[in-house]
Formats: sequence, structure tokens, C-alpha cells
Amino acid sequence: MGRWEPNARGRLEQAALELYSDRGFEQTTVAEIAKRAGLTERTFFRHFADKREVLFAGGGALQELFVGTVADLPDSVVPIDAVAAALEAVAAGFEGRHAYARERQAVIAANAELRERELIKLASWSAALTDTLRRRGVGDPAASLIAEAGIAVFKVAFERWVEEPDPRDLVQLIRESLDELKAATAGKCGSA
Amino acid sequence: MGRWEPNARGRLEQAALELYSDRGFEQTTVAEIAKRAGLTERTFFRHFADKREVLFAGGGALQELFVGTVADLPDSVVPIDAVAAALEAVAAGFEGRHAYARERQAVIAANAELRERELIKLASWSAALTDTLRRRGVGDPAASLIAEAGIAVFKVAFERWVEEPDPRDLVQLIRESLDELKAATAGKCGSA
DNA sequence: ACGGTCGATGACAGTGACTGACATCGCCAA
DNA sequence: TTGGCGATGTCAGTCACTGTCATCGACCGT
Repeated sequence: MGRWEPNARGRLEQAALELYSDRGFEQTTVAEIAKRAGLTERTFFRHFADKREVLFAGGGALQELFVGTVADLPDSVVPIDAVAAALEAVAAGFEGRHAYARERQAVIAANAELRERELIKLASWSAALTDTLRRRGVGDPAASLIAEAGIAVFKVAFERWVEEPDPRDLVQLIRESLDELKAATAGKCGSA
Repeated sequence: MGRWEPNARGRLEQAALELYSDRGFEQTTVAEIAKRAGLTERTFFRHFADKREVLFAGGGALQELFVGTVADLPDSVVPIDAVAAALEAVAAGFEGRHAYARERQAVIAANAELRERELIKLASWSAALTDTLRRRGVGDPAASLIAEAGIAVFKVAFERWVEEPDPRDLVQLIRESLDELKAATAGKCGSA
């Protein structure tokens, strides 16, 4: 029970999600999380920059998948389609994790500070995507706008996916959302 | 010099911007802000929910202008055009405040926590806009997507406006950005 | 003028997030 | 065995933020 139990980081992540889910984010102290993981508060802060980050540290791999997908596509693919492909690749990464995503998202939705952190993570995706698009020769500000729009599509689709207890196909939700955005910016659909 | 100097709130806002601008956000304590404004730390927290909010409290009026503009437009106006009109109305509100906006934005850009707060404010605009669009009969998820895309247009245009020391016309920057987004997403309704 | 009410402020103690400095523990290589 | 080294523990300290109560200053009715 002493030091050197394996996977300290993972234990902290799991303990945090459980406590945030049970008592709420604000009602949970870092000391409690650490204790449940068999560690000390100081060690928590060696693994995670702050109390919120423990819920978001896993997102780094997704961002790499996301950007990598766009970068690997042939230049002949138009930007909006490249973004669509990347979104679908990320969506596929959530396969079979609906229950986990749902619990985590419920915790985040219940607290403003956690929503803030989530938004800045998505903004970081958007910035990385903007960069990748520029490298493909997309101009400014088109690159930023396509990236922001793409992230918006993901956000909306993901929200819908998580809302329902009965998991639909996230990839398809993303396709639908993108089509709706295309229609709306063309000024053709959705008006009263 | 005692109590009852007028405009305590405004003095706190100005003192905070000056100190954040000079020393940086993290290097400034709330006690210092309060002292410069001739008040105490406790009074600061009676006016602003936290150390960041002092930079964002003025945004409420803008959100009302923004949503109000959309709500007042005749239903015959297509959603994307209604959003464009609202963005331009807000842009007009920044007339002659370029120097202030520039200083404030520099402070925000220099600190991750402040960027987080800015993102959640924009997300709040987006949510309010989504609501207003729904009331105009726009369906889901089109309402969310148009709102998110509109905010993205504003974000990109505003960034460009603030970047340059020599102020261009924000309204025109917004028009250009919206056109770029339309071009990038151009396609038929329901296309793959 | 007087006393009373009320909102804004001050004073103070307390909690908890986060940090820096240093000691300690367990693994691995020389 | 021993020394290095990374991960952890311990402890003190700062600062954001909160609850509570006292105090001040303006306005109001008498």
C-alpha cells in the first residue's frame, strides 16, 4: 500500500471522475482525490497542472489523431472535406466509450470552470487545425474559419451523441451536422 | 478619501486593467487592485465574482445588443443574414474604442485563464443566439450551427481588427470573413 | 435636529488550490 | 554494495475566495 503502486496517474484520474460524479466538482477537494488514489495532494499536482486538468489530460492523443488525419490527406481533397474526414476519424475513436463519455460530459456540464477548460481544449484543436490547413496552402482567414466551423460541427454533434442514453452513430451525426451547416451558410434552408 | 467615493466599480476595472497590463495577470494580486482603487480586497469580490471577471463584466450590454438585433429583424430575413446584421451592430459598438480593445485583448491573450474566460463568454453569446434563432423557427441543430459559425466569424474578424495598430473597419472585416466562410462551405443542401 | 433604516464598505478569520524546498523511498546500473 | 535518479512524502507559505459581523454614510419620516 506504500509507494510504487503502478499507474498513479490513472488511479488519480479514476478517483477524480468518481468523486466529481458523486459529490460534484466544487464539493471535492484535491486531498480527497489523492487519498482515494493512495497518494498525497502534492503528488496530484505533480501529475496534473490543476484540479480541472485531471479530466482533460487524455485529450492530447485525440488532437494528434485529428491533426494527423488532415495532414495525411492528399492535397487534392478540398479543405472542408479534409476537416470532415478528420472529424470522422476522431468520432471513430469514441467507439464503445459512450458510457464513459456520457459520465464525463455530465460532470463537465455541471460546472462552469470545467466548461471553460473544455472550450479552451477545443480552441486548441481549432488552432492546430488552422495551422495544418495553412500548410496545405489554405489562405487566411479561410483557414481559421474552416477550422472553427469544423470544431463547431464536432461540438454540436458530440453534444447530441452524449445527450441520448441510447447511442446513435457519432460519425453519422457529424455528417448530418456538417450538411446542415453547409445548407445554412448557403442561405437555403432552416428559415421560417 | 474615505468611503463613498463614486464609481467604485469603474475604479476597480480601471485599476485592474492597468495592473494586468503592466505586471501581467498572475503577478497582480486582488489586494493590489483594491488598494489602487482605494478599496479593500473584500469589496472587490462584492463587485466581481472573481479576479478574471473584472475584465469581462462590461460584455453584458454587448450580448443584449447582439441578441436584440436578431430578435428585432423581420422573420423574412434568412438566419445567416440575421446573424450577419447582429455581428455588424456589435461591431459598430466598438467604434472609436480600438485602443482600449487592443490593450484589453493584449492582456487576455497573454494569459490562459483569461482566454478561457473569454471563450466561455463567447459561448454564452452563442447559446443566447441559438435560443433566439429557435424562436424564429429555425430547427435543430441548424440553430446551434449557425450561431457557432456566426460567433466564429466574429472571433476571426475581431482578432484581425485588434492585431493591427492601424484600425481598419471592423464591420467590413466581418463581411469579408462571412463571405470566406460561405465560400469554404459552399455546396448543395444535403450533399455528402 | 433626531433617531431609524438600509445599502455599501471594512475587518477578520477561515478554507482550499497551488507552489517551492527539502527529505525519503525504491529501482537500476556500475 | 553503493551511488545515482526519478517518484513520492512532508511542510510551510501565498493567494483566491467566502462567511460573518461591525461600521459608515446617506436618505426618510417625525
